[in-house]
Amino acid sequence: MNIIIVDDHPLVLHGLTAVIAGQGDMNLIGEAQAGNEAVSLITKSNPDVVLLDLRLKDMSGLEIIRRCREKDSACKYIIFTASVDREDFRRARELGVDGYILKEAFPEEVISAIRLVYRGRKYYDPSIIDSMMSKIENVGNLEDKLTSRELEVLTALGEGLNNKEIAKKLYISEYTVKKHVSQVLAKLKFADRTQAALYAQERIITA
Amino acid sequence: MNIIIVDDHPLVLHGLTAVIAGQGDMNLIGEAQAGNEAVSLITKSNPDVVLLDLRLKDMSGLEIIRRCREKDSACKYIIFTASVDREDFRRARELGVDGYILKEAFPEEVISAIRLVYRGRKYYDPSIIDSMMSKIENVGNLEDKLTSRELEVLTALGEGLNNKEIAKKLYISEYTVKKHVSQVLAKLKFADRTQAALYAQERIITA
DNA sequence: GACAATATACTACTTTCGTACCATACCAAC
DNA sequence: GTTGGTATGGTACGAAAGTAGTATATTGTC
Repeated sequence: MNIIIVDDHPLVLHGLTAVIAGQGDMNLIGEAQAGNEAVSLITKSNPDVVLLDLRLKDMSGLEIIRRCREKDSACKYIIFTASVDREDFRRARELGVDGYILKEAFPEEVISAIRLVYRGRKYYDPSIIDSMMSKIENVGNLEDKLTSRELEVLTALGEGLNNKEIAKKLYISEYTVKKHVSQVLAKLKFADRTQAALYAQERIITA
Repeated sequence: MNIIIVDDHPLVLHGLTAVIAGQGDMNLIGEAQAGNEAVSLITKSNPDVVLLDLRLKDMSGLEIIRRCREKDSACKYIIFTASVDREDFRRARELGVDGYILKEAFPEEVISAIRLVYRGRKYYDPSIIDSMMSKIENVGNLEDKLTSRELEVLTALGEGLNNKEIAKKLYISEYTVKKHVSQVLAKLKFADRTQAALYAQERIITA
């Protein structure tokens, strides 16, 4: 398994090198501290896995991936960054990166991630998920508080539908929808549909 | 590392047993197919890691954890289930489980997860994150489309605030808030604040 | 059968939201 | 110094949203 590391912090570079050196199945074939350097290194040396930081001096880590993908698509990319920013993570995922590890991770976590990704799986740091959830306080067991119809309405709210659209979807009048919405807001103590919708998006079954 | 498995599907039990048996550092010390059985097994035999299904015949996996925690709190728990249901995952995370793996995972993923959890880290199946995000289509780079003030307003929308509250928060009049909200909706092509709020919750920086 | 809970539909009313148009002030670019 | 973009505050108005109250049908329980 041939690995390349791209990071502009010498300390990080050093730490990763040491961790990877201890693994029998991993072979560090190159390092880069800047974007341009990284692109030419990756396209030349054909690595299996590349670990890269998001923010470099001349180019973002995602930009490096975009450029290298034009030439070789088999290589796996893992973002190794300090950013728990949701938007950063989203963009990386959208580009199809195979892993996303925070710099606060333990060495064994990095090693696990590299192995998993190399074998075609993905790995996202659990801390990211933690930071993405745990925002809205729990209201209790929904099924206990809401009737099944009210739950359907709440789900529709979470899809961003207005009353007319919900009425159409559930084959009932808009008046009835209003009634249900009022009930939901009262039971869960929300001020308006927007708060209910946000709650629903976090809590309700999507699949 | 002493491990216990709780699952009412014989096949799953069998598969996990085989996978764990191949690992030098893991020792399977017990299995259970029902909740009550599991609770007494766990409290007696003092395992390091317990893998359990969410749905059993007599008791939920989470209920097992609750009962066992009263006696021994050091043990680590990993949910091993077929459910990608958001609500299931949320409840498990809220109870503080250390891992959540889907049954479609590869053996090496399960092994990785057990090792990571044993060492005090967490592990959530990446597929869950995938299913939780990929819902709302991307609108483009927000920073490019919205002004900084509009971004602030959008963020506030994502917190479920109404116009009056946003005005107070940003020290501007409600009229100006309306103006910004209108602009945001127009630029991102949303029908109303609820859709914008849902988008914001998925996309915007929270920390 | 009586009773409670639910789902439905409607009226009436208030509040909030969203848009259109207007106006001022600031700042940076050309 | 004029032009364009942004932030601000305001008026006016129509469309949604939300609440309160009334009414009917259905369902399940005691």
